This record gives sequence, C-alpha cells and structure tokens, in this order.
Amino acid sequence: MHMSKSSHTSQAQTIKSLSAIQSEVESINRIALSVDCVIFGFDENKLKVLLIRSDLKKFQGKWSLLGDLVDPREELDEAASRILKQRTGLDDVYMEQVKTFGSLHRHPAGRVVTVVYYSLINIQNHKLKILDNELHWHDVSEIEDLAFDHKQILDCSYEQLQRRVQEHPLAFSLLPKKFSLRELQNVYEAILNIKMDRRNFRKKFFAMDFLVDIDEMEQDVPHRPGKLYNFNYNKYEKKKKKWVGIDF
Amino acid sequence: MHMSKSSHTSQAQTIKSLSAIQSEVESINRIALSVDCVIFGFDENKLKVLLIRSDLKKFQGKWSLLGDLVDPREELDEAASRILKQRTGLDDVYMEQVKTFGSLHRHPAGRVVTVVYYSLINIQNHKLKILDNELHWHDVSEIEDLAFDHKQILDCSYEQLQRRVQEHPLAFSLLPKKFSLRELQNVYEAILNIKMDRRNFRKKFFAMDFLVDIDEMEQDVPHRPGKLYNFNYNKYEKKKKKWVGIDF
DNA sequence: CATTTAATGTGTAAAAATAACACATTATTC
DNA sequence: GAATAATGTGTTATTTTTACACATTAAATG
Repeated sequence: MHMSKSSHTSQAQTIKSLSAIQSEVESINRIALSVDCVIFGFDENKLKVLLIRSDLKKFQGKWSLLGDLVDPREELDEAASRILKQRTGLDDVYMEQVKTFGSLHRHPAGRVVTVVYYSLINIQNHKLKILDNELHWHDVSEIEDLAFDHKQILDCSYEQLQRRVQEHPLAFSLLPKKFSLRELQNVYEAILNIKMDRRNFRKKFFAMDFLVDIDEMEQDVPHRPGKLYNFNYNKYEKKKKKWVGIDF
Repeated sequence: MHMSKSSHTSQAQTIKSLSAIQSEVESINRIALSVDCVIFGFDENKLKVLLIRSDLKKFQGKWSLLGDLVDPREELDEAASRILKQRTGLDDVYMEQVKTFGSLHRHPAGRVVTVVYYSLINIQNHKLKILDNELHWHDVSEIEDLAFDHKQILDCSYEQLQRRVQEHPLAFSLLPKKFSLRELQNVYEAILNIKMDRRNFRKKFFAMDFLVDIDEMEQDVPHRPGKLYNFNYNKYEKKKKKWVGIDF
C-alpha cells in the first residue's frame, strides 16, 4: 500500500519518515478482521460442509461457518489453520484463500471484515474427532440459509471449488489415501453436480500418470471390488496451457 | 464468522447476547486494513500497470501500487473505486478482487492487511488526466522490484488476469469502444505473452456473436485500415461448461 | 453350490474443436 | 505507379471429446 490519505490531493509529495507513516496507521481507525473457514468433506457420495450452530442470539437456530478473529500478531493462513485444528484436530490440510468479505453490516457487532478460506478434508479420518454437539456436516446442496452472510460466502467458495477442481488435482484431498476410481469419480460428480461417463473418466485419469496402482482391492463392498489407487503428488506437474483456451 | 475465541475449548456453548459479542470485538486488537489497486492498461501493444513513487523513505526510489487505508465506514469495493477515481479520474471501471495479503511484516509501519483489486482501464481515454509526476505507466514485463510486497501482489494479480481473460470477455475493457480485430488480438497476445494465429483468432471471435460490425474503418494507420467493432455486452452470456474440462 | 446381483473393466468409432497454413486485396507512402 | 505493410479469407489435418455395450468378477442369496 502506498499511504496517500493525507497527500493524495497535493501534487507535490514529500518523502515521509517511517514514524510519520506509523502515526498515520495509528491514528486511523482499525478494523476487526476475522477468518472464516469453509470446510468441505465428502461422505455418502455427497459434498458436505462443516457448520456450527450460531452462538449469536440474533441468529439463534441458524448454522454458520467456523471462524474467529485474527490476532494482530498472527498470519492469516495461520489463523485459518488454527481454526481448522481447533475444530477438527487436523493439521496439514489442503487450504486456499477464497475472497474477503467486508460489507459494512455483515456482522451485527460492527464492522468485521472476514478473509475466507476453504479447505478439503477426508471425513473418514476425522469422524471420531468431531464429537462437538454444536458441529455438524451438512449436505452442501441442501443448505438454504446461514447466519450472517455465510450463505453467500459458501456459494462463492463452492463456485471456486468447482472451478479449481477442474484445473488442479484437489479432489484427492477429499478421499482416503487409497481410493477406487469409482470413488474418485463420485467426488467429481458430487462437486460438479453432473454425471460422467465411466470409461471416459478412467481414460482421462490413466492418461495423466499420477495414479498409482497399489495392487489392492476394495474390501467389504457388496459387489465386485474395484482396484485401489494412490495419488502420487510427485508425478504431478502443472501442464502448460498450449496457447489460449478462449472459451467464454 | 462464528465468534468462538472465548468458548472454543468448552463443549457446552451458551447463546451470547449481541452486546457480549460487541465487547469481544471491541476488546480484541483491530488491524489496519488497506486496499491496493493493480491498475492495468494497454498501450504500445504492451500490458502496462500504473505505479506511483513510494513515499516511504525505506523504499525511496522504488515504485509501488496505488493504495490507501480503508475507512471503517467504507465498503471494500468503494475504497478500491475511490483510489481509482482519485488517481485516474475514472468511475465505472472493470474491477475484481484478487486476494488479501496479510504477512506480519509486509509493511514497515506495523500490521497492515491489504485487500488487492485489479482493474482494467483504457489508457487512451485517460492519458491527459494522469499528469501527476509521481505516477507512471510501466511495462508489466519489465518490472523487477517494487516497494513492500507489491511485486508478489502484482505477479499474483497478473496471473489471475491471465486466467480470467481466457474465460471471460475482459479484454475489451482495455480497448476503446471501437477497436479493430488486430488490436483485440494484440491485447490477448500481450496479456498471455504468446503469438496467435490471426485466422483462427478471428474465426473464434466471430463464432461468438458479440462483436458488432459498426461499419467504420481505422483512421490514420500507415497501411490498409481494418474494420472497427464494438463489443456488445448484452449479447454476452456465460456458456455453461458441458461437463468437466478436467485438464490439470 | 448354482444363481442372481451389482458393480468393475475395457475399445472403437463418430463428432467437434483446434491447429496449421498461403494468397489476393487494399490504402498509404515514397 | 511501384513498393510497402497491413487486412481479410477457407480448407485440411490433427487432436480432443463424446457416445456407446458387453464380458468379468466377487459377494449375497436361496
């Protein structure tokens, strides 16, 4: 940022000392900053999001995203990780900043600007840990209304997920380390809300060569078991787009 | 945001009154919030960005993005518009939020979290207005170093522009209302830093039918003049992607 | 143990999109 | 009026995407 509040109308600028800037920063009203996490999971062939019962009277009965105020001595990413860790017990989760929401009246307690992250976790691993009564996994497709502007935030995050999952191998983060191709396809179908052709899907993924056949089969399925695979992140390298997919 | 700072360790949550939350917001240290604008333009067949000489001693001689602190009573988008208006005299410019940067030590004056926007303007229209000596249009490709973390911010914004311009008709915002197809192609080539085949390019844009032939020709060009077109935003509607372009 | 069930696993051909490529035309400049 | 420097245009080859059907396998059932 170029601090110009006091000088942007005068053509002749002076070089400021750091302390001058500092007092400028001090003197301006600061703003409460929060981080909200849109935590996506995948279960029962559906895309889920982890919500908490709102603790605000105004939104009693409504669900909300998981968030917290950012400590001034804390990185934004760290704040997001902290919230995730507190709620799910998980470190080391795929996470991406989505957008910052700052409408004047989005929070009844006053101006609170919130930086939104989404993260993708494998529900299977963590089912046991989420005992908190106030937390619940909701079907993304069935959410109609949330506290604050959280429905809007969820919609925005979901759209970003839909875009990103088509360009990057994120879907694996929603699955256990070992997964069948059918499970992988289910993830895509759930996120993108479409049906895909099984043969074309398999062809596509085998063509990229980062699926590792681990020579194991599904267990305890009531039908012919499928092969299990790992995703090998090492083999993954972003392809350069040829020229331009102008494709509005 | 779900305010949980004081309660996230206790399983039993209580519904809080608004005033309880308010005091929570009050009591927490707030953070200085700024908006930075990455203002792109197009001139001399090159993608340009508008920079200002840093007014910080620490960064003397370096250039920086245009930004300002956000007033607590001001919307984020409005802050971005305000900065743009102050510097370029322009309202009503294409603008998009990019990302929020909040590294602890990104600003020497203390913690300043900044929400970044990029905008696309048509330089031709505004050349006259930018008289400010401290402002200059730089070739994006030639920028090596900026004040603060602004190089990183610029890189991130530029990458977002490259992605977005392939999926949405943004490029028109960098051109005058009347433009030739060659100019349009030049914009794409500059942004994406590639050469394209003229015939295929034209084919692609005529296939989408939002180019309006206004039956005028270029003037004052030292060669055969090309036809001029308008872009018709009304005719533009985002195509639904068929299924999924899984294309990592 | 034979049958049913519900999935997995596999290849080819048609259609669509993309990429490569050359020459006649036009206004300007000299 | 000759040279210049660009515009404007169509076809073919290649690649990518889509559509589509049947044999196989393990588990469950009676």
